[in-house]
Amino acid sequence: MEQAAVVDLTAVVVAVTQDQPRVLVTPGQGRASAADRRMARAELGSAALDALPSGPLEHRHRTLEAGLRAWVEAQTGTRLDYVEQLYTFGDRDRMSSGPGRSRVLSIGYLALAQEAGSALAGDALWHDWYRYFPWEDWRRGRPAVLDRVEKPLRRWAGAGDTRAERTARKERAIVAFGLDGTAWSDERVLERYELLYEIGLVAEARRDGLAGEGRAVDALQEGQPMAADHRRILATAIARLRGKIKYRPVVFELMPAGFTLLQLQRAVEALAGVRLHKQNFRRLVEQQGLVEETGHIITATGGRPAREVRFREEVVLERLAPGLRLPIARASE
Amino acid sequence: MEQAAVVDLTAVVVAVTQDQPRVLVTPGQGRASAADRRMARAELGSAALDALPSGPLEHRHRTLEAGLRAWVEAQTGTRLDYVEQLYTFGDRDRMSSGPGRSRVLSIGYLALAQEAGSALAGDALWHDWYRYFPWEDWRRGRPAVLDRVEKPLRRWAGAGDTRAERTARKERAIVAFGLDGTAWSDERVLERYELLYEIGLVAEARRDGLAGEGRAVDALQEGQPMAADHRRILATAIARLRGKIKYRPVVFELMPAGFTLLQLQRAVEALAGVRLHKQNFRRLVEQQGLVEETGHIITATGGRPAREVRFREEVVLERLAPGLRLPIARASE
DNA sequence: CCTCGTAATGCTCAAAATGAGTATAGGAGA
DNA sequence: TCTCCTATACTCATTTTGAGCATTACGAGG
Repeated sequence: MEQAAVVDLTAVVVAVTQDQPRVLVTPGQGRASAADRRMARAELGSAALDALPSGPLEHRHRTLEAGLRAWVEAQTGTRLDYVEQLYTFGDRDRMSSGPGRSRVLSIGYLALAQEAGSALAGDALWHDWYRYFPWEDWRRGRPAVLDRVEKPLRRWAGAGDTRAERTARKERAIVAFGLDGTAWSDERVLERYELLYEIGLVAEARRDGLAGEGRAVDALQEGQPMAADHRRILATAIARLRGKIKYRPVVFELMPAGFTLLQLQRAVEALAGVRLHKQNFRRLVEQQGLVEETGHIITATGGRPAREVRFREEVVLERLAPGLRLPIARASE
Repeated sequence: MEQAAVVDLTAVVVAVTQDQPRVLVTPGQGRASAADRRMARAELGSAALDALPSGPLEHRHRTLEAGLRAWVEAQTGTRLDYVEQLYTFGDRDRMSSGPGRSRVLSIGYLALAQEAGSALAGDALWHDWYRYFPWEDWRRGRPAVLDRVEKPLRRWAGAGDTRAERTARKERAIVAFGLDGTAWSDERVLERYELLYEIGLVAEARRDGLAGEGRAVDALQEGQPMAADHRRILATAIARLRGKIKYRPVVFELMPAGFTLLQLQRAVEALAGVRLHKQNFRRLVEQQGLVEETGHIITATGGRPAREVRFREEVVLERLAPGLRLPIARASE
């Protein structure tokens, strides 16, 4: 009856360095499961697959989060500060191995860190996250990948069995990828990845068989794949973080003690994958009292020197308390 | 090494009826664990503890969500529509039984339903959720419970060992409960419950031993307790839902096909636990195109008849796509 | 020293979105 | 018919956005 499950803790550790969002990964080889190695051989040559730091929950771990921290530290030498649970994945067929084997549950976590000062252990390293999701970076305009993806997407939408099915698919494609003039939504990262997976446009779909649809897997394999369902977990993390920076001062976890407003803006842009209006951005940050001047002047800006600022710790108090701003009117929708 | 865990799926099924937010519960007796029964006898007389519908993940469940739906249907006769994963709890000591026993993971889910038309099976029934969280309902002003709670809260804050500890505690209490003029935040439901648990102001704390603090458990036992860690899961659900209604049109999942704007407002108020400004509320809903008139007139309003409206399904498309409103300026914080 | 290039900053302005009310309309019931 | 109780319509003063324009300052090249 009750089924014992093996629980895997997986961390998406994020940092922003040189205006690029990075994730902490370990080349998959060492920790790859049999399935991963099979995949590596069969479909992707013998290229190692990047993997997120992760490990099984053990009895010595008092809490899930403690277990996660322990694994990340052991595998990458990084001690985590900000940590937040993301989602628990547990489809019977998608990740666990053959029948009979007990189910694998993976609990994903998002951690925010700073690359500077992190002495990495072993083969762990930081990779730009857009390497895995090239279609998510709109900072220099619409990514070219989208042109390659659009046709298969529309083909899939039109291939539904019933009329209703076709409408639903088309709607899904349009909303997720902002087709036909619909606006691109930076937060739909997971939906986009899931859709590409279903259509067979990402390597993991081929590996997992994708028997469901029965359709031939497309030749296109966009973005670099990851071990196990790590790319899916990473997508979840990006989506969550992109949503969160909009209403909670979390970017600061990724910044050094002192920074300029442009540096802050670049960090947000890196995460959100879009460019922001400079003047309005600083007005927002300043008027909200999120930062205060340190008194220092940074001259290495390439232009006029900038004032150095730091995060105002007090806002955590001020801001999180008055959270009730909306109820008295906006609470609807 | 790897530890096999038993996974429990627990559902918080919410509905709003007669302006009250309800949760689907089953009197704990039947499904209570040994620990629950012990608690019931020892601390709470032989009163049965309400429990959320829940059951262990089994191999026949293809996905976690499918398992959840199956259990809810079996235990309450309710077929769920909107379902969303909340959080996975897995502290070694808090919920699982004695040492040696395998760990229990509980995955909480939030489901939105409508009480009308749900034919309940067995002993399942709908209860006002404020029965478990009396301090969360501010619709008729500041709840009286808060007066009783404030003193122990301050005593706890002042009882920290170090100065830093006392400051931290005080800050936590102030932010969570809106003391000293700080605004009350409707979304901090979980923080408030956890704090009361730590201080020993909720019955579950006494049951679980609360050895950590070593402090005498307070005599006050606010709100009705629930089986296992269900009250914590419910708190998580309320917090999530209160946050979500502010930026996603989810209230409609709780409304019948046709309704009046005041009914909608009352539903939101029931969930958020606060009163809203009527004119501004309707302006918001209308201007955002969330609803459209059905053409019917509802005369049973107790006053001037009201136009009946229904949710505009299209907004899911319109609204969720343009989600990118903020990036171009607001994306900071 | 003067001129660019590149940013940092300061300000302006019109268009929404908010927060708070005031005023009027229309049934049900006494 | 009068009264009570909402439903609806509108106003009005602020704030908050979205978009730009203009000015200021350093470093590098000439």
